[in-house]
Amino acid sequence: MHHQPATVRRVTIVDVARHAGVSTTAVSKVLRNAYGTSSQMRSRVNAAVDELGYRPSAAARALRGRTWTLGVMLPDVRNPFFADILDGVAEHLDGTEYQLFMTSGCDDVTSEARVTEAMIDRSMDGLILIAPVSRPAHLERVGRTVPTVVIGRHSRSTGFDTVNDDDFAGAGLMVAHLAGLGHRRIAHIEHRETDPVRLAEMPNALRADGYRHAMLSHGLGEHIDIVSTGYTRDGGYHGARILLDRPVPPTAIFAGADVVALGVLDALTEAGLSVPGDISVSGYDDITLAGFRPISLTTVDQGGHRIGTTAIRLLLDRITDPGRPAARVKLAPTPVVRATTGPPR
Amino acid sequence: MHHQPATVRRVTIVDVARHAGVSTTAVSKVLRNAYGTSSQMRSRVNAAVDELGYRPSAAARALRGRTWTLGVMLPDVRNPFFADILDGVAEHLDGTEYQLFMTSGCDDVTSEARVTEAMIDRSMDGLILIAPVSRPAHLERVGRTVPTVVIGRHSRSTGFDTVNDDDFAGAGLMVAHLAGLGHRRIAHIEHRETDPVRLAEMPNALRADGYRHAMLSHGLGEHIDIVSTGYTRDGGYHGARILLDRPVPPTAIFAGADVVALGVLDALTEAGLSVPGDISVSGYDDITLAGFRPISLTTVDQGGHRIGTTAIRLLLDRITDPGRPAARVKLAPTPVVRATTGPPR
DNA sequence: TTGAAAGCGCTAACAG
DNA sequence: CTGTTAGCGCTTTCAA
Repeated sequence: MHHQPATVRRVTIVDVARHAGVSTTAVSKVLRNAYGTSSQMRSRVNAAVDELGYRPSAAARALRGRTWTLGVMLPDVRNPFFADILDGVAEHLDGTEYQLFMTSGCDDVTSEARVTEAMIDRSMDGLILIAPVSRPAHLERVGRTVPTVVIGRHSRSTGFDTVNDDDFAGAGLMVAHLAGLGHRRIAHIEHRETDPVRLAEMPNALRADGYRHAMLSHGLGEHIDIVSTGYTRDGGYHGARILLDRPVPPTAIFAGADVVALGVLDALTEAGLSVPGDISVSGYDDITLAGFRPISLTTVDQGGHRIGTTAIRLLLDRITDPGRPAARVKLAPTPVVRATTGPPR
Repeated sequence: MHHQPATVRRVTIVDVARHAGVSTTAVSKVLRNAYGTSSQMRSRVNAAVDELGYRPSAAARALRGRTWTLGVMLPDVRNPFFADILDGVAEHLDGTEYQLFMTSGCDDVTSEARVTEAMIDRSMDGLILIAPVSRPAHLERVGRTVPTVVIGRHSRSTGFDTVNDDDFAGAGLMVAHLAGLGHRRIAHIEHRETDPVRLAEMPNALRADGYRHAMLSHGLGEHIDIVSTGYTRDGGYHGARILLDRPVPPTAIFAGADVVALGVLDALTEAGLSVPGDISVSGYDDITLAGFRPISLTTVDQGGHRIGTTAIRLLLDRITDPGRPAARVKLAPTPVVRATTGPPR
C-alpha cells in the first residue's frame, strides 16, 4: 500500500506457501476448501496461516474469484425501519465469510446510479437494493451484472429477485381499522410520486392505491383525501398542517410511514390537539419507536426483520445459482393497534 | 465474473486504449491525471472512455494503487446520532471520487476486529471508526496499516487522528443546568464500563466523570447516584426503573445519551409520572428526535455534523500525507434546554 | 511525451 | 493429490 513502509508488507499466499513448504495452489485450494487436498496438507497450510496471521487480499481475489463482499443500498439511515431489515440480513450472515457494507443517502436516480456502479466496480458478490427509485432498465442491468435482490419495489423484472410487503393490503387493513372505529373523514399522507413507472411499483404508491380502494369499498369514496409530501418527518409535519387547514379537517390521518406519522404528531402537538381525542393518527412500518410508550403509535407491521432474512436467503441462493428464475416474494402485513387511534368525537 | 456470461464482459483499460489508439499506460495516466500527458491525448482518451462507458475496476486498482473507497464503522445504526456524523462526512465527499461504505453492529472487541480487518482486506484507502471499543494496541495497528480517524474515543495514540466532543465539560453543563433549576438529587445513567482503558477513553466514561466532578463542585457530592446500564433505549428504561425504586428517588435524571433518555421517558410514562412536573429528564447528543415536539428533550448538543466534517477533513489530509503527526480535535458541546427539565416540586 | 513490460496477490487450467 | 503456469485489470518503472 502506498502509505505504509515496506517493512510491514502484508503476508501473502506466497509467504504461506513457502512457510508450509507447499505450492501456492495448495494454499489457495485449502483456503477455499476446494476439491483435492489431503488432510495432511490442510493441517500444514492452516498452521502456516495461523502462524503468519495471513489474511487473503479481497482485492486480488476479486480479479479471479469472489470478494465475499455484499452491498446494501439504503435510501436513508434516518428511517429506523431499515435497521430492522439490516438486522434480518446480518443474522443470516453470521458464521459465513461474507462481509456486508452499506451505503446511505441515495435519494435520486443519479446518486443511486453512482452507488450501484460503485458497488459493481468493487466487484461485490451480491447486492441488496432497498426501495430504489431507479428506472427499471437500470435495475435490470444491475441484476444482469451481479446477483441482486430488490426490497420495496413491486417490479415484474426477471433479472433479480424481489421481496415486498403487500402494501396494498396493508393500507386496506388500516383503513378498515379506522372505519371500524367510526371514522369517515380519513385522510392519507403519501410520498409524492409522478413517474408513471414508480407509480406502479413503489410501496408508497401502492399504499395510496390501497387506501383509495379501501375507502371506496367502505363507501367512503367522497371522503378520499390524499396529501402528497414525502416519507420523512418533515413531510408528515407539512402534510398535517395542510390537512388541519381544510374547511372540514379529517378525524383520522393515516400516514404512509411511521416517520411521517411522527411528523403528524409533531404538528398536532404544536396545534394543541389531543391524540386520539381530537384526531386519530396511524402510520406504517412498525418501527421500534412506534412501541415507545409516550408515542404508542397505531401502525402496520410489515415485518422488517423477516424481509431482511428473506432477502439475504434469496441473495445467497442466487449467488450459488445465478441462472435460477427470479423469485417474487410478497409478505403479509399485520395491523398493530396502539394508543393513537380511537373513535372520533 | 463467475456469474455472468462472457458476452457482457466488462470494458477494460485495454479496450479503451485500443479504441483511442494509444497505450494502456496513456489511459491510466489520463485517468489519474498523472504527470506527462498532452492535452490532445487527454481528449482522445476521455472520448474513448465516454464512448465505451468505461469504468475502472476498483479491484484491479487495489493491487497497485488506491481503491477510492473509505470505510466507516458505526456501532449501531439505530442510534440516530450517528446519522448526523455521516451527514457531515458525506457532505465533504461530494464531488470527489471517493465512495463511502459503512458497517454496523459492532458491539464487542471481536466483531470490531472482524470489521476492521475486513476493511483492510478490501484495501480501503481510509477508515473512520466511531466509538470503537477495541484495545488501544489494535487501534494503533489499524492506524499504522491504513489512514484512520477515530471518533468518540479520547485516546492519546499517535497512529491515528481523533475527533471528540468534550464529554467531561458537556456533562458539567447539564449538571449546572439542573442544579441551577434547584435540583439536588440528580441521578445519572451511564453505559456500563469495566475495562480500565476504556474507563479513561470512552465518551460514556468521561460523561460519568464529568457528572461526578460537577456534582462535587456544586456541593452535591452526597447526592451522586450513578446507575450503570447501556447506551440504548432499553438501558434507559431499566435504569429509570432502578432509580424510581430508590427509597428517595431523584428529582432529575441525566441520561448519558438521548436514546437512553427516551427509555427513561418510556419508564416514567409507564409509572404515570409527569415530566418535568414530577421529575426532570435530560439526555446527551441532541439527536433530531430530541427536537420533536411531543418529546422536546433537554440535552447537550455535541454537534454531530461538525464532528463528521472534521473527521473526513482529517482523513483526506492523512491519506495525502500519512506521515503528519496525529491530530487530536476536541469540540465544545452546548446545552440545549427544551421541555423535559424544570424546577423540582 | 509516450509505450513496453513487469508485477500486485490470487485462482484455475492443465500436467504430472 | 500436487505443482507449474498463465493470466485477471491495473499502475509503474524505465527506455525510447
